[in-house]
Amino acid sequence: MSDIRVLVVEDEPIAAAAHAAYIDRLDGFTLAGSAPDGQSALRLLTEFAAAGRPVELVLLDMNLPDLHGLDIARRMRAAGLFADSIALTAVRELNIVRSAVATGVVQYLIKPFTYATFADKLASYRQFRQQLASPGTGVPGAGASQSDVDQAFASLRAPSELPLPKGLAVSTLDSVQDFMKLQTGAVSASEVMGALGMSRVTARRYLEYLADAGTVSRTARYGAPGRPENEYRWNRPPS
Amino acid sequence: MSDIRVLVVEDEPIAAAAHAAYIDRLDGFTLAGSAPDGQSALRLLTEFAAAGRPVELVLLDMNLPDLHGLDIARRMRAAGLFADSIALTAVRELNIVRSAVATGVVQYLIKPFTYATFADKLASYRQFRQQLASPGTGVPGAGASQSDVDQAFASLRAPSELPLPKGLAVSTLDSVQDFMKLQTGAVSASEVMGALGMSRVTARRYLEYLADAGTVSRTARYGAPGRPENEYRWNRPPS
DNA sequence: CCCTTCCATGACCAATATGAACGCAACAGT
DNA sequence: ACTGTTGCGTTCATATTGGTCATGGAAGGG
Repeated sequence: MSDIRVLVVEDEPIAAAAHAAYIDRLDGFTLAGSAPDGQSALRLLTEFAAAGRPVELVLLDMNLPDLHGLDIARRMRAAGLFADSIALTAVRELNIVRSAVATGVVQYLIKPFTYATFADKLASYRQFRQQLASPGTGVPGAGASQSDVDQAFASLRAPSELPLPKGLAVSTLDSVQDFMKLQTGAVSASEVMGALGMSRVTARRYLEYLADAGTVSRTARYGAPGRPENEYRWNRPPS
Repeated sequence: MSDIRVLVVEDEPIAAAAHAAYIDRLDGFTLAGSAPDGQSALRLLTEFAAAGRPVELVLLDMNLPDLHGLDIARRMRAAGLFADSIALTAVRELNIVRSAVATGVVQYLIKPFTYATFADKLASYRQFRQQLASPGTGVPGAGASQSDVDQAFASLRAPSELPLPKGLAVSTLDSVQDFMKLQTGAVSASEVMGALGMSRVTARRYLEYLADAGTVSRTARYGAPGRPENEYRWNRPPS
């Protein structure tokens, strides 16, 4: 099977380049193009389709200068473009998730995400495609059975089981991330300890992991007696 | 949460009546209307939306006298109608499945299907909605985390019906479910072990299955030395 | 009556938050 | 400038649970 042709729609040049580089590193995917706003995205999609080499998957940022990501998805459908989309967004509102699903978004990635998360979601999608390409145990020539379809859907929405470094637990990491997202300013490890009811060592270990992953930034806090305290700040994605 | 308003689109009168009867029998769903072809389906959807009581879910037959189901879905998007759809079809072609997913079909039912299959798919969808309505384990007010979204997508996945995973028995699962429903707060695997007189391994296995299925939520309990203990909480449907 | 299949169990190893102890860097006096 | 104080960073052993594997017993089919 040939590679899945992907279009990156992202207004931040740095993020767009990063996503494009990610795509290149993944087996089974080919970068078809890149668009900084909704209008050019739709134009590119139409051109590729007209050229007989349609884009099959769109990495769709929700916050764009001219159109909302949902609008782009809607116009794609209206124009008869049947590309799947994966939403990349900082918007955490769940009602948007639902609308996105209704317009054919197959995956939903909340920024900032690690490369591992990104690769995992794309791998799920590729597996979904493979399931549809070669139905498994059914009678030959009978088409797809209900269980074939179920299995394909299952691989599409399978929860990610990403390997985390030794000593870290997924649920704890979620707690820390949720707390950090709430904070507008910077917080210290001790404050996380107090707020989440965990020990200082644990809080600091997870904050340190998030800092290494680039999810939070780390600075030193001076002015008080004692060793300078590290403070951590959630990296709010642009716009 | 009020019931989910459902529109049945089906040209066969007998099948349409059967589906409508199914909907009535299910908790959490209300029949909003029924349409025998694509044009009237779109008209009904528009009317309901204009009346401020939009249809939230469409049971969409693919083979209709005037329009194909995919066309209906496409026109719905073009008209700005954000109802989810479940495809009901005898068409077994997998490429149609993919196009259906791209246009926002959340489930795909191949005719003929049993009432159990039908109920299972709708229950999955209801759970998906519920997950989005009340993000579970995070800090209150934190919005959705990636894992919240993942879990919601996972509920949309198929497999609660046929393949109860190897090693699980229905009777034991019922016992655990009954016990969990009675608990107001969170319980640990050890507490379930003591209360039901089963081994810790067994209790944990069933709780874990319920957590994966989204029926119970799982959080970690901090504060004491030792590995953190998982506690499980029954997800009460917000009636 | 025997054989197969399936599930609960107990025992083992692995995993992970905690508390204490130690070290380090900046502030504040002398 | 030097030294003491202070508070956090860092490391390590410990406690306690999670996860897995092979075993035993019960239920069902031949």
